[in-house]
Amino acid sequence: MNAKKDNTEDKILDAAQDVFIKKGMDGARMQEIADEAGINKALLHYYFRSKEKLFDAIFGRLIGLAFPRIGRVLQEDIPFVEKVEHVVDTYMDLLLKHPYLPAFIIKEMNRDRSLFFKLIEKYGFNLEFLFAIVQEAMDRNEIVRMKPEHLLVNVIGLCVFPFAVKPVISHVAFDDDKKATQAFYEERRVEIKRFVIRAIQA
Amino acid sequence: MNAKKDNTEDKILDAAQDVFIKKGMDGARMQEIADEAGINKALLHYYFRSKEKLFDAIFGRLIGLAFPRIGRVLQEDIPFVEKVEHVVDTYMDLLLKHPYLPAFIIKEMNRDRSLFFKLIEKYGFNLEFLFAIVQEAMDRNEIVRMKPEHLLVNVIGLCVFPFAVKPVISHVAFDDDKKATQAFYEERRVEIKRFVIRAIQA
DNA sequence: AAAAAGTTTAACCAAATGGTTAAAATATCT
DNA sequence: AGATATTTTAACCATTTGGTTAAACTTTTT
Repeated sequence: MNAKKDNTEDKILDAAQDVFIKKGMDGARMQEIADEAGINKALLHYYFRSKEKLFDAIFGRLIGLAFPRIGRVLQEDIPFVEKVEHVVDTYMDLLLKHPYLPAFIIKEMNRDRSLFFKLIEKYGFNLEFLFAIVQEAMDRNEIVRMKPEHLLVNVIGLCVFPFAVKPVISHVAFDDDKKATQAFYEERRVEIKRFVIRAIQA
Repeated sequence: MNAKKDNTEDKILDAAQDVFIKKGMDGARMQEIADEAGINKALLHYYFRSKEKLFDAIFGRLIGLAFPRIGRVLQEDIPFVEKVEHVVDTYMDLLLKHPYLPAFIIKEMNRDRSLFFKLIEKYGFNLEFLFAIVQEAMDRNEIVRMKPEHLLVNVIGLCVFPFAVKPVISHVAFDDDKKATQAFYEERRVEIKRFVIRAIQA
């Protein structure tokens, strides 16, 4: 029935995602998105009335990707350290698959906070629940005492930061050698776990 | 002699910095910069021939700020752990004073890598020297063994990341409470030190 | 004081850009 | 097949935007 429609809409979404990720909302051009999708500008506006609406669709999509559910893992009845390992794995899997996400989200969240806030509200991560789990682990003397906010930011930061600054790392540390850079990013999975566990183990 | 000239040029640079930081190269408008500087567009082009040239001036300025010299500290004859503390202090001082730097630089380095690379070349940080110091500390069994690249990225990331994603942290964790947010960022100085030292101490 | 150099302004311009329109082509329904 | 709804296109439009021009005003030099 609407095989063609879906097809065109998907082509548009894919093209828009590519362009928006590369250029950001401000740098992206509707013409470029149309070209990349193999259609013309009017058709673009037929499917998505405005650049803003199209961008919102893409941004929503990517935000959905970027905030994985870590609730499940944390509820399991396993040592806290294993939970941390699991969270790191979840994030590293995601980031190795979508290395452009951090820079894109940082860029756009600073451009239009209200849109960003509106989008993440849907994924309402329950911080209290998360912090309670950290608290329990501290009370059980599994890990050293520290504010859960800092632990969370540290773990996420250790995973995400290197992707946000990939150009510097790749250029300065590995002379733009793709293989070496890739190896570094894959190493980080185990490296981060070791680092965090040493830092928090009681 | 040229007090007025310097004055206008400075006004332009300050205004341009504000606008570029808030909107980025793509989002910034020459008219807005002119307005913010209290002059008109033609005068802007009289001082800086093009938007690109003006942006380059600002970007260069900010890159200069963002890559502090940490060589001095590392050369001192103090325990490695103290060197790390010193580096963290240096970065946190900088970031608390210029919290917008990380997001801005991440945005622009991803927009135009070649410009970014050209600019950082001037500050040619000597990675080999830096890594050698880490290696020595490991050989002296002051710290656990790990690739210096990871240690460097970890320490910088722990400092920089929270500033790059300040909108999320402020909104999600502190409900946009400015005081609480500020307190969190100030706490991180000691928090990061404790975290890193526990992670690397032999 | 007159010339020269530097500074500032208002008006203007061409190109780019997001968006519209109306008609043609294609698919769907009866 | 014919009417109807959907999809696609080319041509067009208004606005925004970076940048220019030519003239006026100030400051410095001689």
